[in-house]
Amino acid sequence: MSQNGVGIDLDKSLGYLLKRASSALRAAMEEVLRPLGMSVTHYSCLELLAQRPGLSNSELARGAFVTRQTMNVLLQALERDGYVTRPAEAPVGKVLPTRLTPRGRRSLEKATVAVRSVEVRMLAGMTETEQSDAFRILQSMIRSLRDGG
Amino acid sequence: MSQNGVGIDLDKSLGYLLKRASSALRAAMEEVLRPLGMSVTHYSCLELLAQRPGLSNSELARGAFVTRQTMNVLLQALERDGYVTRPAEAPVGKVLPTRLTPRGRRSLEKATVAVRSVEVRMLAGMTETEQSDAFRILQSMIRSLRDGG
DNA sequence: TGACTCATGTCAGTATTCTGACATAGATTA
DNA sequence: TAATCTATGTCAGAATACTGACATGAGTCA
Repeated sequence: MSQNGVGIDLDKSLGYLLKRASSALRAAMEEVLRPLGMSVTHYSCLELLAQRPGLSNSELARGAFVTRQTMNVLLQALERDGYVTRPAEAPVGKVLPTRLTPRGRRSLEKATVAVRSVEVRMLAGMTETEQSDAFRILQSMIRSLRDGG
Repeated sequence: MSQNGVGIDLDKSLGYLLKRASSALRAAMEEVLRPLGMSVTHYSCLELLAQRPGLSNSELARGAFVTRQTMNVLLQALERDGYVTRPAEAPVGKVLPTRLTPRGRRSLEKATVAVRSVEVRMLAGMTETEQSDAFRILQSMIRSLRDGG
């Protein structure tokens, strides 16, 4: 019943499985971030800034997998609420380097603990070898999809 | 600069890599489905129905990773345009079993060819062993996230 | 130098998805 | 049996993200 010669058998499709895994991860992250009043995109933005201070709006957008318009709206809110700062004028070009404020860093700390617990849970039951295999295979998938576009 | 003791190193995070892969896959699917005037959710709905005729609105929603309200809106449009049919009254309970029309099947055929090409591209460069490893590891991740919830 | 291309930040409007809510049908349980 | 719980289909409104568009600054190239 599941395979009739036509179509893609979803139960055997690696693409569908990838989507299932990603969906499960996102749901788990939303669950632990909700009590902190933070969305996944919100968290991603802060985490990116913690690791690479001075990232621009467009760079943050690409890192968080949203458009730069969407990230711009988020950054304006974060700036208004004192989580990040941006210079009034661009030091060079039009790029506005963004940085976390102490308040933003404090807010991120709690979120990081929550998200780390999710990642640890996801890795539970996987050997070191399986983890590095997963890393290598996922990178291969990304490369194939990007290059063949 | 990338790791300062605090936060999650995104370059080493399997969760972030999973998101990147899923995002790349979705973008590739959107690219090949756009010329057909079809969204990923739209395609997922038809593909699910091809494999499991009679699926209900709620079941389709879970299979396509959207809420049942969102799927309901899509189904009403698909029904209006003659791609699927639903009985006027539920045979049992409130569940309305949905089925593809010949028109829906024809529409799906083209989409399946397009999506299959993306999946083939994604699998390019992966050995049989790597594919089955990926399958097993992704299933392990899903299970861990679900059970520990 | 000047024309061209590309990337950025931002505003506005549109589209999509979600949350909240309700009535209803079947299953479960006291 | 009666009450309770769970799941479904659906409507309406809210939240979220996207597309389109514009001005501007930097790099490329003839």
